[in-house]
Amino acid sequence: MAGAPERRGRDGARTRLRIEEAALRLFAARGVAGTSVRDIAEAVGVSEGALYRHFASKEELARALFLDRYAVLAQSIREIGQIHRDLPSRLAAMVRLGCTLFDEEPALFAYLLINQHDHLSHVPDDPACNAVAALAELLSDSAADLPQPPALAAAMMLGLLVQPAAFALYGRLEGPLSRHAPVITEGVLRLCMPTGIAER
Amino acid sequence: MAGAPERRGRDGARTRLRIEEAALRLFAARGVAGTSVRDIAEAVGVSEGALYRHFASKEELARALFLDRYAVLAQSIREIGQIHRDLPSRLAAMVRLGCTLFDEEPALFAYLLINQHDHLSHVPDDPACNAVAALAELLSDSAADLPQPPALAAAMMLGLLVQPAAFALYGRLEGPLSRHAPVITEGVLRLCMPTGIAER
DNA sequence: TGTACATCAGTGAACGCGCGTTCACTGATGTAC
DNA sequence: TGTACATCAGTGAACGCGCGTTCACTGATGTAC
Repeated sequence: MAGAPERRGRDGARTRLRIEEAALRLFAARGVAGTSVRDIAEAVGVSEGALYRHFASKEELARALFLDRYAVLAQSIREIGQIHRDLPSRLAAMVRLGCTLFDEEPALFAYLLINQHDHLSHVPDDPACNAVAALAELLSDSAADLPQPPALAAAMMLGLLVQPAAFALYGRLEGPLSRHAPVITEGVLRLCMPTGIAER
Repeated sequence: MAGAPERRGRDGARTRLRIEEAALRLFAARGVAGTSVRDIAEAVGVSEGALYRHFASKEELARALFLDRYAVLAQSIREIGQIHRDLPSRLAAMVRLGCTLFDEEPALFAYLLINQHDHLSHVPDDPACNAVAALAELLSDSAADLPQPPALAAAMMLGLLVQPAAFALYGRLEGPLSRHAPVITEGVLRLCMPTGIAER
């Protein structure tokens, strides 16, 4: 029985993580409005007052959760830009990233997807913490080669990925999203082809 | 001064419409949770109790609003299927429909977009009242010719349209969405091309 | 046409419940000397 | 090492406010005879 003794609930950083986990799970399952502070406290196994040692308010908790996770996602996208230099590899990696996130962290993906509209206006337009800005950055090297204006290209490519995810969330699309990654990737690549192709 | 005298607030059907309009506008602007029954009643110029003559609850109001408008949208999509027979014309019309809706009824579009996750599970999978089912129906004639599985194709095409709309909503994309309709349409058509093109 | 009644749309005040939040307090841990 | 103090994480009970909802009531409109 080596190691530190169990410091029953006195480890603040750890408690904060447990609050975030429980909140994310509950928010994703029932929505923010449908989840009370009592629900979260109960899920964590802590009093309601304890939550306020870590977050100023329920809203701040929901926002911090979104901003933190969104920034992590943005970082993952930036890493793609460092690993892959050509646009097709970058986009394929981007699609894989999205699909994997959906499959492996469904609550997180659902939370980001569903609550984006409550928080996006509070996300700085900075690739370091904004996934959409990071995607734009990923495309920027090749912007001159894309047949669409950059912002529109980013939107369309993101839509190609996010909407299938939404379909999967509602059972309109079966199985793990990764199963569809190759087809989605091909769709994204089709958007990148030079103009004139569609007219043939 | 001909015509019926002003029946000050005694026309139930008309009041119901005014409630729906005000609720849609407020829900779109501040969210459902951010809009109280008092807010709606005040905007309509009616007492709170009066709302309950027309809707059983605030939640029923929000749901009826979504289901009704979503069904109207589904009908518009079905009309496209009756007017246009070939897939490219249908898809181009679909994109125009979406862009026009966004530009001309921004509150409605925003409400449907933002609150879809609260209501989609209550929409029957019927093209008569479900816009996504109607889109699937629109593609079904040509499903054999599409390079993607039908549900995935529908998701991707919808994403190509909806995500630019979301970008426009957040100011990431300028001007009326209709301005981008041609590029979006071209993107949708690229998805329809036979396989092998992207590999060239 | 007049009368009696039913129904309908709306009022406005009140209710009460669930919710986010607060707060005095406890006990453990960290730190200075 | 022991002592005194500060800080930190957590308790649990209470608060009070805003909210959705209810309800007795009013007066207008529709209907039967």
